[in-house]
Order: sequence, then structure tokens, then C-alpha cells
Amino acid sequence: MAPSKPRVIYWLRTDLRLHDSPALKAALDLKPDCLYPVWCWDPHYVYRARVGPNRWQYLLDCQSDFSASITKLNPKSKLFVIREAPQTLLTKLFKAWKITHLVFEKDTDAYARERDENVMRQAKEAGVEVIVKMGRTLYDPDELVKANGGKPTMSITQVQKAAEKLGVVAKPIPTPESLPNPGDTALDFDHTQPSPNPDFNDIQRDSKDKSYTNLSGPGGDFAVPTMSELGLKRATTQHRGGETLALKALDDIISNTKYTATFSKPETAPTAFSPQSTTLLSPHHHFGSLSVRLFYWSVMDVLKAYKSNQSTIPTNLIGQLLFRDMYFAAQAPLGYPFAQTVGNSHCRFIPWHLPSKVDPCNGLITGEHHVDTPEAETWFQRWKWGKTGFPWIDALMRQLRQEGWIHHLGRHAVACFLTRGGCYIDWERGAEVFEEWLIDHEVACNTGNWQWLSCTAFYSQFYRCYSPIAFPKKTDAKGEFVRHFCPELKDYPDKFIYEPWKAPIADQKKAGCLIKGDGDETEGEGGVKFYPKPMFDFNVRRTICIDAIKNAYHVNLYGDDAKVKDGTWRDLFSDNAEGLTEGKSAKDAMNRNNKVKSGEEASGDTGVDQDEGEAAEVGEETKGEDRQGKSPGKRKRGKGQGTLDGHFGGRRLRDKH
DNA sequence: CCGGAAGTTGCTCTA
DNA sequence: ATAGAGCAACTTCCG
Repeated sequence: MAPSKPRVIYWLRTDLRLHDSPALKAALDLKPDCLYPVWCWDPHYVYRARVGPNRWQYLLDCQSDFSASITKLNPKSKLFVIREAPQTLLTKLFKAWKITHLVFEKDTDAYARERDENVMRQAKEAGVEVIVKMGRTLYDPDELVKANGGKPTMSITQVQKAAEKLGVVAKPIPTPESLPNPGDTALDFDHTQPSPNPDFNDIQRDSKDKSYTNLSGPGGDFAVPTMSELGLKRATTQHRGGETLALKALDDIISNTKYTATFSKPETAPTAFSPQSTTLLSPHHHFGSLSVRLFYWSVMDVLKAYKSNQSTIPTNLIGQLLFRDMYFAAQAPLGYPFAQTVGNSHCRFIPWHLPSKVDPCNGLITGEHHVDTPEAETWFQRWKWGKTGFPWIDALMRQLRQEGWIHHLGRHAVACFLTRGGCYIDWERGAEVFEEWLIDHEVACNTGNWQWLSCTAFYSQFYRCYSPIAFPKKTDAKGEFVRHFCPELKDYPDKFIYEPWKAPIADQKKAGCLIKGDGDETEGEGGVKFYPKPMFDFNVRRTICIDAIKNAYHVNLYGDDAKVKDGTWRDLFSDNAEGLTEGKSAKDAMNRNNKVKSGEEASGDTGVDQDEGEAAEVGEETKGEDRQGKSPGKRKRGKGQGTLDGHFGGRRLRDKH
């Protein structure tokens, strides 16, 4: 057969840019007869991932800007957004458009791997050649893992050592100056409609979702969707996406050589908001509208030239990129379980309140959780909606909801507060809220950072606990950040801005805001404002949490332990320990229960679903007198839980977007 | 295998 | 104001 001229689909997912795109270069190197830049509007993200209006808007910004840039290079071309799942759509396009090559950027997220393997199998059957290039991280996560002895990277030292074996980071590739025409775009096939059930994004819409009405969009022209086509509520953030803005932002940062060369994360102020103290490049990296390698080499050039007072790895900007790579290479070999405790060989098991429900068929969390105590659920809701009564925490959570971005150390503060330093609530609850609201949500980085902050992986100094009062005072003694995001407190004296409940009633009245209730009522007679009372005594909770974590560390279970799955972990905790323990008595109750349901298999859950009504007593300080083994010693690993390449049915909750 | 130092990012008190 | 010690105590890294 004579070699035909290449007809190429360039499939976009994590790489909405023209600059430094190894995959796009590979596509152009084929010297194609025609090139179709295609985005498959994937129902997985529309219905199964949690995505609020701010991140949707950001994606549309990136797509629109990218499409316009393509059209500038070739007026006949654009980004072709096609409303169907890639798993069903692409194989039909191969045939309809006589495609010879499929090219895309490698994506090592769990869902993405499964999706891409599926598509590659279909391409092979259709005789379509597939080209995959890495371009999303500094190093290919799989290569980094290999260089780390096949293990997930769990510290920055490991990353640095593994990276050394791989050599220097690849240099950026120039932006193409022209693009081939697309071919004929007739869609001469049936439209496979997705099932919207379950639809986790229903709460993000105020009108009907019309994503899948027409394959090529409402105008039949493959246009980037609009918020109204998607039925989404309006975005509230001022942060906007797109390669043009990304390159401008990078340029601004790099041209400030002092800022770039002396940047040291721990010294940046989490209370700075206009402007913020960090780069805000993370959402651009997430959507691929800014290449991490371009950022890396731009920073390296500055560091080469700027001699005095340079910051170093891990606190400098290069270090920040290495942490990103660390999380990708920690996730890569673990797959879906990386984003949860159960089944995760590298995540400590701690009996948090509000644990996830787990699907016994595939061992994956379902997106719902157990309410072990109503009090914990109340705390969780007050945390999510910025009504804890701790102004620093509430201001951060309101900024997150409104703007989709908060400073890295602000994320530390609210994450520590929700988990090991306050509420003792499962980090998976917090990760889900971040997944919904962050414009830069990246599944590997988000879940990795939640594990870090909850001291379940990557980090273990749980006695270092963020105070919602002392911590923000260091960089914002006057409380300007709080006054902006919790405006009802704007006239409080500096002295009480982080602990308004300590203000005398006379001061509260003078400031026009009473400390009262749980946040449900925000205003009283005569226009007086209400700000909630603190939902607990922080110092008391900190002590309880630290003791409880210490105890859980001594018990020393990891997510892949059989005891975690079958509920027998309870044997190892005292009856009155903090968190979802309920000790041996609950275990006995579970056994009785199981006998009644004779013949039924263990639920495959954490063994807690039968006793939601039997709330443990909470709030008592306990010392865990019956802890198992005073010294944790070396962890004995179960054998080879390394890769998870099995077949999973059921729904997937966690992924990028 | 041991021991000491280090680990992106704590807080409080004292000098 | 700011630097350093002490607090309580985890894992990992390195010689």
C-alpha cells in the first residue's frame, strides 16, 4: 500500500497552548496533509468530576484563546470542540475523516490512563498510528518513578535524586509559525448520548445543561461552549485563563528579577490578596496554557544572572515545580487509590470523622460519606461555607469560593484546621471541596497536599499545628485580609480581629456586628450584623487532635491494610479515642449485625455504615491507653500494592479539570 | 545498624 | 522588634 499523506487529529486535553508543545511539534513533524485540532467534550468531567463555574469559565477562556491563536496562524483552522466522549467519538472520527495519525500529550492521571488505553486500542484496530509525547511536567512521571526504584516519590530528596538520573529538563520548543488546514468536517455518524447519572455538577447549574444537544454545538460550527450552553451559574472569579494572559503573566514575573530570584515560599504572605504574594501561574499550568518547562528555564536564566541573596530548592520557584512533579510521580504508580485512603499503600489510616463511603465492587470512594456524628457534619458545613467563627479560616474559605484561588499557606491553614488541627475530619472531605472550587485543581497536587497537611503521607510533624490566630498575625497584624473577605468584621479593633468573640459587647455594638449564633443569621434588627461564635475552643481541639494522631501513628495502619477494609482496625483503638473509632464495642456490634445478616459478605467498606445512629462521644480528651505497641518502628509493608492496573467498573470521582 | 541532622512553610516565651 | 530556645516528637536521610 502506498503511504498516504498523513491526516492527523491533534487531541487536546492538558495542553491548551501553541508554545513549547512537544506533542504539537510531533504532529507537525508528520508534515500532515490536514490537521484537526480536536477537543472532546467529555461527560466524565461534565457530570462526574466536581467542577464549579469558576473553573468551567477558566477552561472556556483557555479554549477560546487557543482557538483564536490557531485561527491567527491559519484562518481555516480553529479548535474543534465536539460534544461526545472520546471513547466513543474518536473511532468514528477516524473513519469519517480518514485519519491516519492521532497525536496527544501524555496524561498520567488515573482516569486519563484508562481512557487513553481504551482509545489507543481502538486506534490500533482502525489502523491509526498513535503518537504520545510528554509535556505536562518537567519530567515524565513514569520515568521519575522508574528512576526512584519503581516507587512513588514521597519526598523532594527522592525527586531530586531520581531527576539527576534523567538529566536536565528539556528546553522549550518554539511556537509554530503556521498550521496545516483541517480537512472536511462532516460528521456523518450517530451521536452517542452520555448518561448524566449521577450528575455531581447539578448544583453548579441554574438552567438545563445542553452540552450534548448537537455534536458540533448549537451553531453547528464546533465553537467553544458558552456558560449558558452548559447551563452553568455565572463565574464569580476575576482570574481569567488563556495562553495569551499566561505568557503575559510569566513575562511580568520574570522581568521582576529580584522577585523571581529571591522568591521563597515560606516567606510569602498568605494574607496578601491584591496583589497576591505568589505567582498565580498554577491554573495556567493546570490547563496547559503555560508550559512548566518554559517557566522552569525562564527562572533558571534569571537565577544564572542574579547573584545576591538567591533562594534555593526547595523553597524557591524551581522547588515549587519539583513539588508538582513529586505529586505527579507519587500518583502515577498508585492510580485511583492515590486520591483516597482505602487501598492506598502510601497513605496512613486515621479514623477521621466523616469517612468516605466505599464501593465494595471496585474499592473506590463513591463521593458520599458517613455521618458518624452530627457535630462533625455541622463543623464540616461551617468550614466549607466560611462560618466557623474563626475569621482567618472563614475569610480564606470565602475567598476560595468567590475567587477559586487562595495562597498555598492559606490552603495549609484551612486544611490543618479541618483535619489534624481542629475538626479531625477526613481529608477526603476537604479535597472534594477544593476539587469543586479551585480554578487550579490538579488531582495529583490536591490530594497529595491534603495528605501532606493531614500528616497521612509526605509529612509527619503533626505537633506543628497552625493556629487560626497566631499564624495570620505574622503577616497581617491589622487583619486587612479578614476585613476584606469578612466585611461584617471590618470595623473591629485590630486587637480582636482574629478573635472577635473576645471583644466586649460595647466594642461589638460600636463595630456594628455582634458575635452571635452559628452563622445562619447574618443580620438583625436595625441593620446590625452577626458573625458566628467560634464553633469550638481551638486550643482544646488542638490538644485532642494531636493526641489522637499520635495514637493513630502508634497503631500504624496504612490504607491498604486488610484491617482497614474489613473494619477490624477498631480492635486497635480505644473505645473513647477521638474520631470514628467507637473501639471494640462498635466492633462487637458490627459482628452481631453481620451475624443477623448471615451469609452476607462484609461490606468492603470501612465497617462503619451500620452504626450511623450510634454517635461516639466526642470532645473528651483521651490518651489512647490501650495503644498497640509504644514504638511504631519500621512499617512492615504488605506485598506489591504498587500498581493498580485492574479493571474498574463504576464511577470515578477524582480527576483533573 | 546506629546516631545525629534535616525536613518548603508552628507557637510561645525570653532576652 | 527580632532572634533563639524550648516545646513535643514524627520520618527520612546520610555518614
